[in-house]
Amino acid sequence: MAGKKNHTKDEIVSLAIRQIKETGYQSISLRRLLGDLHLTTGSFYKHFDNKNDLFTTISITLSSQLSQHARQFVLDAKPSTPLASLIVLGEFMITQFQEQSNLTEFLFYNPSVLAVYQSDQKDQFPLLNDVQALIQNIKVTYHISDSVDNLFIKVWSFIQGYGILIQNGVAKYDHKLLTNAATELIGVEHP
Amino acid sequence: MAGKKNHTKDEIVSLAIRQIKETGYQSISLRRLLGDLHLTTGSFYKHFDNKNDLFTTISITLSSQLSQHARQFVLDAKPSTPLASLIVLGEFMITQFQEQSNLTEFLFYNPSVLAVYQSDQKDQFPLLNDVQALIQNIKVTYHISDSVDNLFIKVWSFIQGYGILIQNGVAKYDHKLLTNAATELIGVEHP
DNA sequence: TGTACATCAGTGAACGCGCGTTCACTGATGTAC
DNA sequence: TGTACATCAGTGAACGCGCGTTCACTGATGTAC
Repeated sequence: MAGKKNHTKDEIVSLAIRQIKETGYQSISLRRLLGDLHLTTGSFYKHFDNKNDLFTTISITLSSQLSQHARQFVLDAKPSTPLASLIVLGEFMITQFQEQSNLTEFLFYNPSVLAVYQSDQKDQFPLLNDVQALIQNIKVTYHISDSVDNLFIKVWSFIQGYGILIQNGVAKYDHKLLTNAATELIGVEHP
Repeated sequence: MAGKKNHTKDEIVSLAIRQIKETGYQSISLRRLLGDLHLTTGSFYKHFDNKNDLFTTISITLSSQLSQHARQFVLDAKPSTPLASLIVLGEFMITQFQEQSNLTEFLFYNPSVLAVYQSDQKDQFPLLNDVQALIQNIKVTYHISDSVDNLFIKVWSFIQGYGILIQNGVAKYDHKLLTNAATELIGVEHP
């Protein structure tokens, strides 16, 4: 019955995620969160050390969900080349920034998560590993001389920055622009 | 004596900027801010409508300062081509993200400022206009077919994203990488 | 089968704190006559 | 020159609120004998 044992803990996590999605992580209040589950704040501390512990737990859950969605999205698009895969993945990320701005903000910028980022638990962020692997694949396929690290930084910088511009209403999503930018940064003509 | 009339207001603004620089805008407290100036919170409301009004005022001051610094930085570098100017400007921005992360975070992401961004007061952000003008110059000089808007979005996305990766400790500043990316996104070989 | 005990999620009240904002009032300064 | 008045930055106390965290206690459940 390991599934039932942490029933409450799971409920706290999933409601917190729903509330972050709706109003942003800055506005999460333990009182309101627990109250909505008809629990008192005291019981929260039977499941988590503190609020930061909850946020760390959530970030691990979210990053796993995100990478699963990303993989599925790429599979569904049936891209025919590694570069096409990368572009589809970029499209997915931009869509996330646009439609789940509170979740992506939490996942990429909240302090509890940034600590995980910089620690040795980088494998908690499988999406980044996927992108790295994809870029390695591209490098080999097209005989790119740039290092994987440099390619990754260039591509990821653009995607993240573009996502932010869209999120802030400065730019609109333009598939051609994304394709051009990715192709240019990688240094291959799009087949 | 228009200069002396708003002495206190100016002091509030400049101390607030200093405190944002040190601890981030999220931690600005009117009580502490006014207390540090040996004033009571009541007097604050003789100069500002509310906290949001202060933040908007600060953002206008900061964006004007930032664009002045940027212009000076580009002038000092004595770039010989429009593309070189853009790269120097990019370098300046990355440096800002790195060394003034609290200020850039405030200026690019705090809600009070985002309202200004999206309003018709875009000229409050002279830096963005400078970049637009520079890109227009590049487009004409090198006969680029891409639109100014698209070039701007590609370049600015990359710069902002790269700045964030550096800020988060995911990447280190690499001048060559910046130059390569800018050149590739614009679509010109660096002379 | 029945009893004593341990476990532990959940309670509910309190602690101590900080927040933005309001408001009647003070007192120095400048203006009008 | 002297007096009455208006202006207005600054005071200080209060309002009403929400926050994360702690802790002695409850009571249902499972376990051991």
